[in-house]
Amino acid sequence: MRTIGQVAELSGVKIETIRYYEREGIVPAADRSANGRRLYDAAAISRLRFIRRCRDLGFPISDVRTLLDLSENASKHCDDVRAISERHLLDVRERLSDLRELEVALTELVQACVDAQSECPTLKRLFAD
Amino acid sequence: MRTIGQVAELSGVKIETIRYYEREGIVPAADRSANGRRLYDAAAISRLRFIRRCRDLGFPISDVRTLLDLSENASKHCDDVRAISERHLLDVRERLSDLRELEVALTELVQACVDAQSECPTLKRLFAD
DNA sequence: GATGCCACCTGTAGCCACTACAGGATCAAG
DNA sequence: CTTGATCCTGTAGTGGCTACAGGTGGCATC
Repeated sequence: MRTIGQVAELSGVKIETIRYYEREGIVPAADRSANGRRLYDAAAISRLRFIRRCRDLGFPISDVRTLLDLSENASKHCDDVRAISERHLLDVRERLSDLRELEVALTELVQACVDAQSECPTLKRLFAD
Repeated sequence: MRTIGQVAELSGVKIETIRYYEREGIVPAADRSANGRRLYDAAAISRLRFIRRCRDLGFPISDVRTLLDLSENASKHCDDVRAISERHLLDVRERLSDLRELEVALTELVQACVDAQSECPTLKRLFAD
């Protein structure tokens, strides 16, 4: 059994975040030592690492909850997992395309400024009717 | 002079958001009619439209404040505007590259699930040591 | 035994940029 | 005169943490 500090190290989830996950019921409450400190077993550490990976992949916490539920389940409904991942992937692709448009617009704006002779074209354009 | 509802329509900034901007001092307090309702002139509408465009381009409010200050200034420091835009553009490109990596990882994950025969490979992978 | 330091504890507030009420006042049209 | 749209203020909620205040417990050192 590990302390919260060790678990933070091992899972890559910060101490405060681990306590936050417990408070929010995203992970079950940890066991406690005689003096009230949290203690974690291997399964708890795996769970936190799983959450960190999901978060790194941009899954919202609500999805993480569902994925954790599915993973508890013996049958591990692969279809459900895939559906969640696919929906998230679509979301990521949408954000990508938004961001690409943004990049084009900003690049253009900055370029206009570089070429500027007189009044700042960026401000001018942003203020246009 | 227009009412807040008309201005929301014209500028594309929602009524609540306009009030929020005023509360936060992002825009100056609007004039008021005899019965206490906000009234806006053309300049106020331009300012709100400017803010909306900046926000659409992903500039944080702190940048918008600075850009508004610069635009008030007669000399309209083009260099400063460009510097802010360039920094923001770098930020956008960084997010783009993060998101692209994410897309690759997610696509791979989902594909593994499609090809799966037995245990859900997505869950398996996310739970791996 | 005192001191210092570290890791841990709880509880609360702050972050960003809104958004969503609740509860009330006033306006314009029929 | 009534209806419904629009406006007002003030406060709380969103997501997902992060930071801080103020305290406890345990161990090593002097």
